[in-house]
Amino acid sequence: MSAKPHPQQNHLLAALSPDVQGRLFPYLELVHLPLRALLYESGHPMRHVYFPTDSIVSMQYLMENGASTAISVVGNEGLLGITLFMGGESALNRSLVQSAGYAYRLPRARVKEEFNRHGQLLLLMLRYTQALITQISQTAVCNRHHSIDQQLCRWLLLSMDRLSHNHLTMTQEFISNMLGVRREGVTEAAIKLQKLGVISYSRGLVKVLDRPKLETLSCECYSVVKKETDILLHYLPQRQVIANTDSISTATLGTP
Amino acid sequence: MSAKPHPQQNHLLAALSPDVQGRLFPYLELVHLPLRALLYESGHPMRHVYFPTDSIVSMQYLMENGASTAISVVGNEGLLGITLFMGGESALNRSLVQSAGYAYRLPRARVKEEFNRHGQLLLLMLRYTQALITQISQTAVCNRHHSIDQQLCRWLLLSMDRLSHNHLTMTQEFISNMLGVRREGVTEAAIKLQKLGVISYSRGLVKVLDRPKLETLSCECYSVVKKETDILLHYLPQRQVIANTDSISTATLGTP
DNA sequence: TACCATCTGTGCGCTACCGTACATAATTTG
DNA sequence: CAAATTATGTACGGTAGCGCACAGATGGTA
Repeated sequence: MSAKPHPQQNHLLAALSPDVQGRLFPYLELVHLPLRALLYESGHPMRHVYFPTDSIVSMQYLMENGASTAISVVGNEGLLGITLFMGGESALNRSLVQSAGYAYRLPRARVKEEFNRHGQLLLLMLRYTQALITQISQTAVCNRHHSIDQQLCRWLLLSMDRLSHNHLTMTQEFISNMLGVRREGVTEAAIKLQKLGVISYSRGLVKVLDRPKLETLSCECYSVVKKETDILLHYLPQRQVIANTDSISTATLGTP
Repeated sequence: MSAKPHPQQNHLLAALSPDVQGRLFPYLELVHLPLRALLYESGHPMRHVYFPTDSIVSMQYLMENGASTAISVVGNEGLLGITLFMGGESALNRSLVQSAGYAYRLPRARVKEEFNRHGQLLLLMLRYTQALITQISQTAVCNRHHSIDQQLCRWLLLSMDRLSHNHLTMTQEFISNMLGVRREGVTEAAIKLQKLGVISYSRGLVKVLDRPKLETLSCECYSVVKKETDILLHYLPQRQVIANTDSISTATLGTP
């Protein structure tokens, strides 16, 4: 469609210092991620870590009875494959492309090598893992306490934040799989939002017309995750990085 | 009550090699954790990492309206305070003692120093973090798809696994707060289990009478988490540790 | 022993969501 | 352009869990 994406479009890659970038970028491989592609399948070995530039990937759990639920959403603010550096070799849940686009990927061995240097990439990845844990936790809370209406708002907002435009391409059926609810439930929630003039929805194309209102209609879960993610990944200089000995360079991770 | 607990009762501490233990153990401080004590409160700074020996602590999220939901359960298989080494300084959710007992704790600075050596403790902590993520994810799934009956079973099993006896001390009110459901819902579920002869329950004392049956009544969520946790934390030698360069000693983390 | 706080059990109307079935609309395909 | 496919809308009975109100039961304590 448009120009070839640049690695720096991924916030984590962009936050690395020039020398680390110089070391890693030659090994980055640009891959196109078509809608509904699977980056990882539960139980299968993981060969790469993915850094989305303009794609969105969701991690989802597949239950024994075939039902699925999205555990988290990952876009250009993050990466996929944390299991690899947390000490696992195979995927625990599957990762499915929710919005087509591109990602850069790095082979497992390269990630580990860089990881073992105990440098910026390690810190960044851990920090992102923290943000991810927050998101997963909040999903758990949301699943317990909030209505489908609210969860749809949360989902739309989380997805929108990871795109540069105000529309999403996903059917109600697809969203229902992500939220782990009935498709009809999504239909009803979507109708309400349309009647309120917040979105328009037609055959898989959601346009957000009134984002502020969408935020007020969402539960607290969206803003909690958003705030924490922003703090962890953008305002790094204000926060004490874990390294406080000279075994790690004290370079802070600059905002892109 | 009984003898003073030993650090080795915590599986993570026990898995460290003698030299790492020699370096860390002098800084361990034994603390008693009375029922309902708070190790961390949301938003407050975190000063220590805790390694439970015979206590159980649950991480829980407190919602704006005051309702709460447990996100995970931690006992002697794990540790509390992962946020500290993931790059945060203050707690995101609170950690509440669910079963009184003891824990060893290590000051923040000491953890970070050890962490920066990039040795065993780092690997262990990451591995545990992975197990924790699995547990949190599964909580999200369970909250969406399973009945209170099933969730009560899951909760009892998760708690039992972290104790050396077959009874738990917690009121139905307390469990309802953990599961994020009505107390009456827990009462009804508990009655069913009693009628089936699986547990006895009286004024805050749950005795598990038929554990195998309890497992069959639970949803898949329990066994998924259990299995994954066991793999990650016990059968380490079979698995490739992340370190595959010589910057890390290749010592595997022996089973205790 | 009598009282009181705490814990557990029960009942009832209400609502959100589910399962199912089917209807209509928009797009693709032959 | 007709037919098939896909996406969305609607309807309806069933039910799990909720909020609320209150009734026993149990165990500590004055």
